[in-house]
Amino acid sequence: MRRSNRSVILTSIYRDGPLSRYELGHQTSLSAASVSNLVGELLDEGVVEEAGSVESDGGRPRVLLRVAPTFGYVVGAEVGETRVRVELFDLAMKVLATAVYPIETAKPAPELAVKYVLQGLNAVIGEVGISPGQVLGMGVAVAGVVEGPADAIVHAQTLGWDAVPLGAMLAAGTDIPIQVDNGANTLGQAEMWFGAGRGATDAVVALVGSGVGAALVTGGSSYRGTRSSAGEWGHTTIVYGGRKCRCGAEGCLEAYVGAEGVLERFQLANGGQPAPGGDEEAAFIGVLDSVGTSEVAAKVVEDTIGYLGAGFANLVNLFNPERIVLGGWSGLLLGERYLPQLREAVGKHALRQPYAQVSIELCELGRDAVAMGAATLPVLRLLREGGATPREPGLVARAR
Amino acid sequence: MRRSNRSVILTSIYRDGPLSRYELGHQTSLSAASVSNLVGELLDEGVVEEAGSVESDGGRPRVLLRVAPTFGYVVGAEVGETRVRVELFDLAMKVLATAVYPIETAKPAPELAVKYVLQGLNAVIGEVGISPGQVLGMGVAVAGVVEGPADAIVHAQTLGWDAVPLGAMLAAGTDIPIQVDNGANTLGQAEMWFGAGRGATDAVVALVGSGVGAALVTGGSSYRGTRSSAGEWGHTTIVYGGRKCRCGAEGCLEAYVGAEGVLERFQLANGGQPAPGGDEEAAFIGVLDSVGTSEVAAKVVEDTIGYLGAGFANLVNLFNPERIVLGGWSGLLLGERYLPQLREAVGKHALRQPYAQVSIELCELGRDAVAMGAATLPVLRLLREGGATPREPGLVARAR
DNA sequence: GACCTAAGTTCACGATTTGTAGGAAGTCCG
DNA sequence: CGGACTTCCTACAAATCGTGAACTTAGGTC
Repeated sequence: MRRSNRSVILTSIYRDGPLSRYELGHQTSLSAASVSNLVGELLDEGVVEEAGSVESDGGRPRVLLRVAPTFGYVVGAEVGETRVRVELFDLAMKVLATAVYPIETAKPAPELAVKYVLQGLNAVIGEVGISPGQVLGMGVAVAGVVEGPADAIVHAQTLGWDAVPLGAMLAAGTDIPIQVDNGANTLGQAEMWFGAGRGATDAVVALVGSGVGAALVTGGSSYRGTRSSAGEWGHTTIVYGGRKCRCGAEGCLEAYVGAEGVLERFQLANGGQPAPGGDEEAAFIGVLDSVGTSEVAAKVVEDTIGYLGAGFANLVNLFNPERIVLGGWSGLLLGERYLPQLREAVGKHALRQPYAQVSIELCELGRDAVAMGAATLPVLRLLREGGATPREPGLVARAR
Repeated sequence: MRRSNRSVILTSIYRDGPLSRYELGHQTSLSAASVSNLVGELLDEGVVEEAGSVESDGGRPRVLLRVAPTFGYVVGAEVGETRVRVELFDLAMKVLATAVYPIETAKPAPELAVKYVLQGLNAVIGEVGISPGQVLGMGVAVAGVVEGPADAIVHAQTLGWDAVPLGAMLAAGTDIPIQVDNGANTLGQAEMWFGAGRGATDAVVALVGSGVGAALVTGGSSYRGTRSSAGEWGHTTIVYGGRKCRCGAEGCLEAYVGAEGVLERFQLANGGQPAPGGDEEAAFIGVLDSVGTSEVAAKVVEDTIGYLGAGFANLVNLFNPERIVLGGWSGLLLGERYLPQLREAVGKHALRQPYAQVSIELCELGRDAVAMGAATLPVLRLLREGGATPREPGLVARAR
């Protein structure tokens, strides 16, 4: 009731930049009196602060309001295959401190990841010198399926994790509230709030890297399905009976447009000769750069765009989104060079009607946005709850 | 505010069968006092009525409440390629009258469809002898993309309609409120409320007939996308570079599992010899029945199940639904015979995690449920508005 | 310095929800 | 047959919350 309206106002102030009370009234269709009331409360609590004023032809100037960037802090962590990255942000999402821990082993034990995340949490808080009580929460992004927000059971093929209760494990080591989510979803969230997805309510953020995934955004919030494993776009069949995918099935999109799949296809077309380059990324760039000189490379890249276009078209036809945002490291490399061709390929496979309504863009935030997206999880909760639920400044991270 | 609570209570009563005030309090998490208040209002207005009582061990018996079936009536219309079907229901969704008008021409003019729908509306109301003012509204299902609920611009390839403002055209001929929606969506709605989808909140109702489509249900209500053309599952690419589809693209699912596509594939595999049988349906049944004797038929059907399984798997991976319901005339014919094989085929293409969480079922309502689903549109509005918005008994259908 | 415009605030009112207590409708047991 | 008991439903007062109208504040203009 009242909380709901607080939430609406706070969200409006946060999402639509500095606003005056007057504009707030219009945006939220609440009466000026209510706005004044609730804003007064939020000001008293310190969540919101005044930020200059704007002349308004002739009359009293409007006082602008914004969410106080230092009202609280949020932490975002990314648990990837090769590293754990922890970042501290203020509420304006400015990075204040970063801690990175490389992971050398191929299939790291969950305990190691937990240790690094907690260590990083301690480190970034210590570096900036804020009190733990000021940290509203920590979001943790992990490359796998995350079941339910309760214990956050994680299934991650690439990490070798099966039913790891990551949320519970982390919560046991700190008093700071923990939220765990899929990395694709958090990156999607970051792009929707601060990147190429701004303003859209129905969108898909497609991530093409070594693997392929997507975050589905419906009605402004990300869609998770029954048990939060929605968005596995990479393992939709696009060539029935086609190439074997690492998921075990045949003809998955990932086997054709994921970087690994592209390099394998190149090697196959190149008479068994792999693409030169130290790591996967170098090799992928090598293929892209040799398009002008190598017919094999040209064909492989052209096909990749075709497959990707068909994959996008499937999203367009099924979801009728207003925007599709392409990200992921190899997706961006492709998109930077071939966006027009990609759009054309989508048009070839999509229905005219929904195709005319979708715009296809590139991610604007870098790869590190995964952690930032994770950090938006506690922010989202702050907005949803319409302000802070006070928390005793407790334990940052228990020694393990 | 109050209306919202009325809506919650009314919806609960409608969806969860006869309920006592006591149970309502629990379900809606409203106080007993509020429930009593609002139920009193609803009883006074006649939307809700008492329906017997149930002993409650020892104490005062609970009085059951239900939505009064004769509080109002709703009409559902189906505009198909070969017929216009109009049905009148009471609020318990019992059919009270039916009117069917065959369409002989291949691409009927929109005006003809409008004429039949209005004529049917008149006919069913006249047959039962109720006052037009008692009709809460008419839902119209049409085989095509319906844009926006305002004017309801219809794009229907199969009917040859391009940007037909069907909603506005119908509204001009009657004072009864009109709602237009896609036929796949309305059938999906019917199955979700009264058929195989009962109880599920995230589901997909897949329709396989001559063409192929799907209704996506997310969080209990059907998902429409930016401009209500979501759910075009039939035109997702499943065989990259494969068979030409009537939509113009290549390798669409519809070209493989739609009845038309199946028959074409049979003819191709049969050395150009088409399947015997007068119309499409007879021919399709013919193919199914000859599986035991004809190797060609066996292969075609087996492949069809495979393609359909992959198409289902795509839905499973992307949406993580809790249920998939297969309907449509040819889909049902296939499903009745090969549901276990289909489930197995889905398992081959889907990820283990989401596959384990989905159940695959057959539609329980017949093909005529399209009109019934359309009739749920006004019911849905009644529930959303928490009761009746009184309307002067006006014009049923103006002469044209 | 008076007047004008527009923004923000205060206050009383109406609408609603919610505890709480009491009434109603049965069963059970002597 | 009737009192005690259980359970469901409702009436009343108290508290909460949003809204409209009047009022105050802040700056510009002549």
